[in-house]
Amino acid sequence: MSVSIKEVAKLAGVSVATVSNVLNQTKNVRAETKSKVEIAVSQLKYQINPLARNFRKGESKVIGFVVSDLSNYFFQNVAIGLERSLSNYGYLVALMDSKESKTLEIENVKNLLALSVDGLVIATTGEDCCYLNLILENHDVPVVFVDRKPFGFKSDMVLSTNNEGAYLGIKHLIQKGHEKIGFITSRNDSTMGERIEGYRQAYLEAGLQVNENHILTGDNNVSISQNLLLHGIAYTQAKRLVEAGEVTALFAGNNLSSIGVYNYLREANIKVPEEIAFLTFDDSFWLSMTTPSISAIKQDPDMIGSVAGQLIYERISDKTNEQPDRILRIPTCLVLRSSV
Amino acid sequence: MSVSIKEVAKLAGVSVATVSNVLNQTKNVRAETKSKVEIAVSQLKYQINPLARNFRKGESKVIGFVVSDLSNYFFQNVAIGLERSLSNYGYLVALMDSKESKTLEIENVKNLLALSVDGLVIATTGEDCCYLNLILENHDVPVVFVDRKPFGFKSDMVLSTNNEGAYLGIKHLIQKGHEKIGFITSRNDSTMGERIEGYRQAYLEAGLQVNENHILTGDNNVSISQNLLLHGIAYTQAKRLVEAGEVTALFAGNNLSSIGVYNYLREANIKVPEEIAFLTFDDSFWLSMTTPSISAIKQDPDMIGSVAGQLIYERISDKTNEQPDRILRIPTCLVLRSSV
DNA sequence: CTGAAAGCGCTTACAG
DNA sequence: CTGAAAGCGCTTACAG
Repeated sequence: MSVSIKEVAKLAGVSVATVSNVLNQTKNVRAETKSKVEIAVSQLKYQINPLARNFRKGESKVIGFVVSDLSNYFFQNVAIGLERSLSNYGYLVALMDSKESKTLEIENVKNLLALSVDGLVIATTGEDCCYLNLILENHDVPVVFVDRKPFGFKSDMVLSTNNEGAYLGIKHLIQKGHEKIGFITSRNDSTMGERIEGYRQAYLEAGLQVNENHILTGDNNVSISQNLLLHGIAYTQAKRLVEAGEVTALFAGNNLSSIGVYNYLREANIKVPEEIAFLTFDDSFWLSMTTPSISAIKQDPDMIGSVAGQLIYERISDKTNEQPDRILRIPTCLVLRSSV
Repeated sequence: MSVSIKEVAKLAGVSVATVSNVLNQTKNVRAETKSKVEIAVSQLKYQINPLARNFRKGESKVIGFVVSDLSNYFFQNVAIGLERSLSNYGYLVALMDSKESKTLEIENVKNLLALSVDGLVIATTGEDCCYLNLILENHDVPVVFVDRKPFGFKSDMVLSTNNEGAYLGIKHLIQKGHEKIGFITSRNDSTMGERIEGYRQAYLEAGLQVNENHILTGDNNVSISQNLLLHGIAYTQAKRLVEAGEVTALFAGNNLSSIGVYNYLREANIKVPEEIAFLTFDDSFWLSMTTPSISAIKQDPDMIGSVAGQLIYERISDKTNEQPDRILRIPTCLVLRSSV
């Protein structure tokens, strides 16, 4: 239906090889020949057939982004950064939502491979990613992990400075006079491990003893953001800690937990920050619209996505690249509002 | 590097045509022959080369989703529904963010076409979509519009029941005794036109006279959700209306406006709903976390996305389908909280 | 600097 | 029911 390179060659009176060479600037072509080709191209309104080229070059120009939970705004912003960065290089990003299900995640990776993506960016649902070794065995497809650190599979990763961020937040709470700070999170993975490490460091530095009962992690049986029970496990944890009079401040380990904690504080009519101070990891616009507005450790998901895009592009462009796997950390910072 | 259909044919002792036929179930193959092929396939761990197949069949199995503003959670949820629906049919969805820029939108469509998508779902930045006629001239690529109604280009659309939703909300306000309701929106397009129409209908039905000064639309010079000035035009509009003592209730025409209106009410320390009642079009989880929680006309962006996926799939599967363009409406409903 | 030709891995009339 | 063969539209050694 559409015009092919052959017809361009015929009209221009040259070979298809020459047409291809001017189109792709793969070889030097005499100016005169070149212009003949260009005229033919524009006369015929020729457009290269990307399907044929992809086939020939063995690439699809699409990168798959497998997201643990697409209804979580954190990952949505990662997607935004990823798309912007990759579109610079002429790549499309195809989204796959795993809805916090490992089974679906594996399914998604398989489907992406079956449609032959050139690379994979994964925010994994669970940390065990052994399955990838088998699935990727016969595929030369680079992988970059974002936000969550996998085990059982080697690849580049882009993560937040979880440790430093939490350290910063806890340190601030301590400076405000808090010595009993509850750390509440709905997950229990290496990311949370890093944040808890930051908590410990701040305590250590201040010469305070960590009370292990103040660190409450979830069971990893997480529901997706969209279906979030507004109370959930973080709600219960906050309630327990506060009612027992155990703490003077609450630190939510991630954005989902912050919702549960906030809802408890609000429903229990607790004065924030007077009675209980509140700080959360992961910023969002709604934190400035609550009463009181909520202070947060701000991550940069957009940057995480765009850096992941660069990494995957590097790996694709330079397949011989034998450089070891990298872990890149994207800075976090403290955004102060009224809850601390 | 990987094994091809030829090698399978050789090992099975049949022709490549036969292998292809059992793989795709395109023809009846004798059971015995079939099993020979299947054994060879599994022995060689053969996997079809999707690039070759796509090339041969003239399809890419990817649908482009061009989003006016990917940082707006409304469209993120459309993307979720779209991905789920299309992945059922074996299609990938590639995201492109237009950041409310028409130029970027056109760029995105071109890039998508240059990478040869099989279909286009568009949430357009501006209503004038004439440019598509030219760009799509030589492409047999079906288009479905979501959320915003274009002009200058004919295609299927999936929209919310804007008129009915606004009608429902305004009617509720009127029942609560409000007769002077401000309609505030940061945009001025056909979607807002439909919502304003609902406003008028509710007034008409109640035998009330519409005061045109109470309907304040934006200049369409919208910034993206992410960069949202928390005050913005809706903030100013709300302030004007309330300070003039013009209204007893405020209706925000979309989610971006609701942020501006809410921020004004909060900063001005206005008691909601006692002094001013507040209702917004478009629901979100944060509306239940403010004080007071905010009532909303709930749309179903996920459904909009998934229906759009079905429509585009239909158009792709049945190219001869000469059925006229459809406008599908997804229902909205009233979610009551404390602000009315 | 240019061209003739092979070939990427499939699918699909066509013939038998 | 099966196979031989053409061909999709490119890119890329290779030869000149």
